Amino acid sequence: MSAAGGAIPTAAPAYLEHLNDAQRAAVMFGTTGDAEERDRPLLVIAGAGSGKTATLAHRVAHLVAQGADPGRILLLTFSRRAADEMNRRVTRIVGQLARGQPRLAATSLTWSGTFHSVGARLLREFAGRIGLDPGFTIHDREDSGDLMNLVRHELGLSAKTKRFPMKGTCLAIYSAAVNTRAPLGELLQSAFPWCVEWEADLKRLFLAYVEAKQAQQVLDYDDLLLYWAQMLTEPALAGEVGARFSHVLVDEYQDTNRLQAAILLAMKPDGRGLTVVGDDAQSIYAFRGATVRNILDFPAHFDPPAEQVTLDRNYRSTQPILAAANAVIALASERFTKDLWTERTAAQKPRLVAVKDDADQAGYIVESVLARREDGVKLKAQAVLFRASHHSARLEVELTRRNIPFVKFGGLKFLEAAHVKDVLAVLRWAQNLRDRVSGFRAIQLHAGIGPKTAGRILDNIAGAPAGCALLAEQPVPEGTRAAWVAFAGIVEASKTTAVWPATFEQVCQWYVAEMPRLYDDATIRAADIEQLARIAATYPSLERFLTELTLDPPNATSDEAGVPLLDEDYLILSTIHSAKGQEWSTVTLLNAVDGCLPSDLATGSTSEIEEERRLLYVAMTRAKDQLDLIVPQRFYVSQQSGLGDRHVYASRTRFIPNRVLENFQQTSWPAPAEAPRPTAESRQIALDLAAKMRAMWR
DNA sequence: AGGCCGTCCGTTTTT
DNA sequence: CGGACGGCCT
Repeated sequence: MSAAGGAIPTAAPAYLEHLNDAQRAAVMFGTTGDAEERDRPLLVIAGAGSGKTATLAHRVAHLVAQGADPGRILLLTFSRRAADEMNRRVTRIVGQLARGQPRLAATSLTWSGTFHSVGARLLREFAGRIGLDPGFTIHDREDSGDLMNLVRHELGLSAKTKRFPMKGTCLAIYSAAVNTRAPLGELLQSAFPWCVEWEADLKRLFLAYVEAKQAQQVLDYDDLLLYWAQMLTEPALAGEVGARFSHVLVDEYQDTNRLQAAILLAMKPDGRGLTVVGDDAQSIYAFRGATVRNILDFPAHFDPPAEQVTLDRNYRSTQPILAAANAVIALASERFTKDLWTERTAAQKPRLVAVKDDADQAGYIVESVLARREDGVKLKAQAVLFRASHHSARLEVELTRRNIPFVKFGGLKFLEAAHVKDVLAVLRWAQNLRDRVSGFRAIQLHAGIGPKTAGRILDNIAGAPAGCALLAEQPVPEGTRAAWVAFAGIVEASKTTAVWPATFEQVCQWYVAEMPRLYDDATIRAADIEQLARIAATYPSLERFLTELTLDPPNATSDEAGVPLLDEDYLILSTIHSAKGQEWSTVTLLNAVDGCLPSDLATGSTSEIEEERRLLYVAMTRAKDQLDLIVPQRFYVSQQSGLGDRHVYASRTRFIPNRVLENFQQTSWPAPAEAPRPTAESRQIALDLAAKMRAMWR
């Protein structure tokens, strides 16, 4: 296009023609040769289903087409899945432009991923310059909890006469303090008021926790952001890291926290080359420290302020679904931006389906899912969403019973299974012998070795100069000597000679042999280990495997071990949080009742309630063609404190009050039974039969 | 070291 | 009600 005329394109290039005006403006902002524009950052407010991913992908592709080096573009996404999707699209769009331009032919983004994974990568690279061991281990939340617990005991905090907060609470406080950058005292006042009296001890605990992590060369999730941010407070390093990236684009900006915003601003202080995309109406991660202020305050951070483009045309849902979603979000106490509109007309309003209880809820779903499948809607195009993972328990049983395959996203993780953790502990320990949490677990897998021996071994290793500890010579009871030496050989070999994934296979082989002693159901669990082996084989090295598995765990479980084959059809079950960014032809929301949505654990403050309202909005806007909200009149509460009833009578969620009911069609299931109409004929037959019955005994 | 018993806790969403 | 953890016993 540019070849023939040679003119600066004032009109959009052909590959952007199918975008709408707002999308095109977002894609092209700062690339049209206007110098003043080029220096300004960009904020895109992208409503649900407004083609956000396409717009972002086109912007990246457009930047590349305009000459940007794809290796110098940083794309920060919320999940790995989103990063992969974006990469795929960018490659495809650029591929179409590549004819005659070999520079573009094999474009692939080298720097795309979550804040955490990009942080891990940068930290390994810069480790030497910030006093960090490049072989550091990354702890997931359970590991971090274990370490916190260890430290908590060492400080004697568990033995206090008055109950000290438990490890999970301690970690939650620590994490919130780091991510919101709030002083501990203030944080305790506002979010953990029952722990205020422990402020001094908590401070002591957190210091010891940080020291322990450092001694063991271990980073937790928060550290990946914290070290990154701290690294950038050194102006020389900030300049160097910032200069690496000509463009930084951030997706789902409404769900970033203050620490992430600080990282961004430290890399791009003047905002040049910075694009953030998000939707304040879909902010649902405040519990993780995210703050909607990041996106709201973004424009004013810069001088001149960031350009703002709003995408409010929805391409996903039918008009009645959108009308209902708009009506729900319109009741939010703080109204931020926009109403979505669409040209997809349809007659069917979203349905509010009243059912008797949990069992009927499952029954209704099975029936309607199968009916739609008969009409040609694949199971994969149908999703069932819920607020909390356990809400789908009853449905899962029913689906299994009826042989309907499903995959569940969110909730329990594959990695939390004890046997999977065992194998990972061995591998992590092999990679980093100073990691006490992993070592403690790995060492005790041996019969005859318990906490005492394990602790002694770990002390010896911690005391030895780095890399000099001889595993085979560690003091173990005589009876376990031979087994221990063999194990030590495997661990040493993993560190030095073995080639990935042979490392994994060796460890696996050893572990599978030990399993019958450790677990009664060893054979079932062995299947998971095989699954893990399959995953392991897809990574290039032990380090990459461990890092990426921790930062990006497989988050789906299905009714059968292992992920179903790709060509199989299966129903989608997902928490609303895990449904973010996705869409399905039909969406069914479970338990649209007060107590579930909003969760009765999240009604403490108005901001919590507002977040629950946005959750409902997110759930509703996932639907393309059909949306059912189920309202069980009675639901089962498994863990009601005190002597409360096990059944609770529920009412429709407060987020759908009477005044917005007109946007819904109210039905119930099963359909009210038709009144029995005894006709003369039917009575006749009954009499006949009765007579026959009597005749049998005559 | 490992098993057993009693207590007390908390209870959602996830990188 | 169930799971985790701590403490006690063998």
